[in-house]
Amino acid sequence: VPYHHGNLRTVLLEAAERTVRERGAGELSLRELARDVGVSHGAPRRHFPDRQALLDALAEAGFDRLGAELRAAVDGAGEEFEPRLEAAAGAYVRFAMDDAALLELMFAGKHREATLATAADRAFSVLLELILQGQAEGVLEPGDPERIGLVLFSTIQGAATLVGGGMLLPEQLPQLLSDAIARFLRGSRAAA
Amino acid sequence: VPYHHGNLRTVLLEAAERTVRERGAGELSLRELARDVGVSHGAPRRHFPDRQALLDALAEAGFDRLGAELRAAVDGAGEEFEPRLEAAAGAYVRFAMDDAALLELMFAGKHREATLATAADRAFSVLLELILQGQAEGVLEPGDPERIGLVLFSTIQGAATLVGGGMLLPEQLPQLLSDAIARFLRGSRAAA
DNA sequence: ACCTGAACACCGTTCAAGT
DNA sequence: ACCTGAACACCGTTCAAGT
Repeated sequence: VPYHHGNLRTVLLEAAERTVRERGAGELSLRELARDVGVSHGAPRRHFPDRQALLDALAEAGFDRLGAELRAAVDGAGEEFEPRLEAAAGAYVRFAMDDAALLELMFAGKHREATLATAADRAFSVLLELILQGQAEGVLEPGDPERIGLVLFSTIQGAATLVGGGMLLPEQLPQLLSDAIARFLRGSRAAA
Repeated sequence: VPYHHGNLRTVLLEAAERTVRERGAGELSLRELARDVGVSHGAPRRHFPDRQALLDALAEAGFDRLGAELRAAVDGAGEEFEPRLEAAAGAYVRFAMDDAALLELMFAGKHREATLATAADRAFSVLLELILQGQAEGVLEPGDPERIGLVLFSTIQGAATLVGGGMLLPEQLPQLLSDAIARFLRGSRAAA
């Protein structure tokens, strides 16, 4: 019996993430998941008390992965502020395109776990550090970095939503993003 | 027999919109809807071939209403560009807070009807006209108005998503919005 | 044209029972 | 501690039959 090792939780999450990517969160069925993984339909209950708990765990794992990809992109883009900012935006958009349904789930208004908000904060801490760097270099105006970063972050998230909803073609995304970043920097310089 | 008047479709949509507002699109059940409305569970099928068709119709009605509210807000804000822009943003945010689940549904990545995209275009035509006014008055830089408006619109939509997902408190929304608009205008003046 | 009601296959959730 | 399998109430969808 292969799942008496305490890894059923992990196996379920992996299978669930695949289903969400391929068919969306609405199509995710606990019973089908249990079948795919080769376990009885009651087994997932030990690890996820109900369907929403599994979705919450998926969203949390999504934030962890998104945070890691953002950090990797920023770290790989050298020392200068602007290339790092562009790399972060690019990584975000890449995530949004590869995992549109997961991103939708991450920002869905149905969560209960407070741990999710902290997972999101952890993921976006990279962006906050980036704003701090921009302020230290005088490229961004002084003030609450969270407040300043929120404007740009909202734009990026909105762009992702528009593409996810089919209101914007994926091909239009790079232009929108560079427009948004250019405008963000322009507006900052005008105020600094 | 009250529903032989051809209005079952309308009655279903109204009841469905109430359910979505109160409990979210995921909780919407065709059978429960039919019960509430006093009709057999097979009856909705005449008007909506399946559940997704009902959701699509709800989203389309949502765009129509959003468009009307945007237009009313802009029309009621006088002749000047900036107050009109602020009124539009305010109306959008009001819609996002009153009908968070509906907005989520409207931008969900699960639609099939091409008519939905045109309904969205219709709703956002108000914003496009607003950009044209800003360009005519020299407050916004020249260029493709759709491209220019997209940046601001993405920001507003992103802010709505963040609030809907619980990542941003509703109280923080007005400040974020005025920041976004101020920055948008600042960036435009710098380029004009 | 529009609605009813039985039928089918599928769910999420609960819970006693097994190992 | 972890999983099984029966049970319950609920779905969406289909379709012959009624008016």
